[in-house]
Amino acid sequence: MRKTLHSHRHAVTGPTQFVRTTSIGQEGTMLARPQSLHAVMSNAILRAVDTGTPSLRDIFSRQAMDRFEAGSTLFWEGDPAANVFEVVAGVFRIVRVLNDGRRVITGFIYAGELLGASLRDRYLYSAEAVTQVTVRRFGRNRFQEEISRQPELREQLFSRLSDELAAAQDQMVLLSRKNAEERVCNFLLLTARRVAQACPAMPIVELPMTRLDIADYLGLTIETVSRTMTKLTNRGVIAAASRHSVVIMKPVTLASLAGESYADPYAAPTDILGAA
Amino acid sequence: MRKTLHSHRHAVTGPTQFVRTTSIGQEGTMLARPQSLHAVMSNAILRAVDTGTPSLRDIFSRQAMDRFEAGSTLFWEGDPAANVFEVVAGVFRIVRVLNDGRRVITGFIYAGELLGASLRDRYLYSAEAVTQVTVRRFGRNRFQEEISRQPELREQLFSRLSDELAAAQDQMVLLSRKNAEERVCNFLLLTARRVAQACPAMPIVELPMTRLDIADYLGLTIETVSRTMTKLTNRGVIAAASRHSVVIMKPVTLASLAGESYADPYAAPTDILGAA
DNA sequence: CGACATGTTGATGCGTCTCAAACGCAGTGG
DNA sequence: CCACTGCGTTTGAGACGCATCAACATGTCG
Repeated sequence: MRKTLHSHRHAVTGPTQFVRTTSIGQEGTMLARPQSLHAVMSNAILRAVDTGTPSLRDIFSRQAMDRFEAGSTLFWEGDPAANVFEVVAGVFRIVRVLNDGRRVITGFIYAGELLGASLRDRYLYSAEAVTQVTVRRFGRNRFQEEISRQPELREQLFSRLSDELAAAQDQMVLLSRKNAEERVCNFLLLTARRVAQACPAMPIVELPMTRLDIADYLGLTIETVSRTMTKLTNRGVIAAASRHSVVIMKPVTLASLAGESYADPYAAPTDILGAA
Repeated sequence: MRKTLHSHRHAVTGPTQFVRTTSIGQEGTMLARPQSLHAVMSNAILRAVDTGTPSLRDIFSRQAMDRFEAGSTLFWEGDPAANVFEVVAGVFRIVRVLNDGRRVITGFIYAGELLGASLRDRYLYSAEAVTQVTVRRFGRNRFQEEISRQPELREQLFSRLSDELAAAQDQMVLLSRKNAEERVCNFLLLTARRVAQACPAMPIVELPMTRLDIADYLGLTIETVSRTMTKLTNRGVIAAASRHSVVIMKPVTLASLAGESYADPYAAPTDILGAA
């Protein structure tokens, strides 16, 4: 007999709807499809910002690319951590599930970011594709060797881990003390900054994930997420561009509603989205 | 006009009651008191588990020890991250504060653990002494040099960061989807495992922090924490040994009430406290 | 002893969850 | 072309867990 606060009404009931065609994250052969145009472009953009010093991305650049459909699982919580992945294109969700089925999404992983780089023996979470995704795989041992061999890479990996830790702390603050409106605003704001494909004046934010994903990320229900976004729309803070993208009409208002702490490591003060 | 869900009734109103005698975390001279017996013993115990390979603790072992009273702040959120600390004795709380005063404790740091090791330019949080504490300080640059020079230390630091990340994820799950009872049980269980000074049969858990600290850590109010613990006491799951320590009467029940996920990295299956 | 901080217990209110129904949209097949 | 279906989303009404407000108990320190 379990809680009343959060039921598992929306809980996953087992292995999700996708078909696990390859023994992902294990030894099995992985699909190596021809690179999609999107993937190639994404990668070109990513590489363009390199400064000349060796980058973490360089050690992935020779690896074959694997593509997976939306909904497929790259690896499961508890699996032996055999690989490190670089996301070339698409978005992943990081999922953890309680023993009675309650689902928590602890983060979303975008193109250019790493998956499974914390280098523990087993994955701490499942990684599921929100969209169609393209990844590069790197064996854990080889990855570790590269890291220990090249100080610059080590530096970068450290930096990423620190970023991840900082993000985790922010999320704890959000889940611990923020109300529904602040959570949703915070999510929209960070997502907008993250993809940063927006024009500064009136940014369009793509939200590839479902409301359920957002809810499980923000510690709310889909109904509350939906209601909150409707309220924000009615107040003119945001506007629905399509089902999976919104326009931020009042970035400053949104930021103040997000109720950020004083020292926000994600703040971009020069950007309009970073204005208080 | 701000939220109703969580007021800042218990919020800190400014620099806390302690007196900041030294410019902690900056360049100022730090207090170097004679080592307390407790501190020496703690350290001896910690060193005893070393295997002969160089340990992270070794590089701290030559540093002078600094002592601070309960309530004092080692460094503040947003301060330049000038130092890395090893906690020799006592307990710290990691504090973040929202712009309207709502307080969040993202973790507690016990003897033998590191503070400020994430190596970002600025501290992401304040570190406040819960009890009287003893620390060893290490300059950030020197620390970083040592790390990059010695592969074993690097390994250990990585491992600690990964542990911290894992703990952060667990906490996100807790804050996101667990009810008051599960939160409190989870906290008691992890604290019991952490200090592990308990006799397995009927472990006594020391809780040096106040109810407010616990509440701000668990995303609850002091009243709810108090009520929950009373309820657990009435059911015979725990018993109050003193105001700041409880006896776990039914470890198995407590563990099941904690509602842990399948793959719990903190589970200690061989220990009675780890039994499902 | 009084002043104060911390912790407990009780009564009430509010924000979000829960349950339920309807809507919009895409895909399918007649 | 349009019913039909399935899924994600929206909207509404009511329930419930925890926050809030308040009073009191306990412990500490002067």
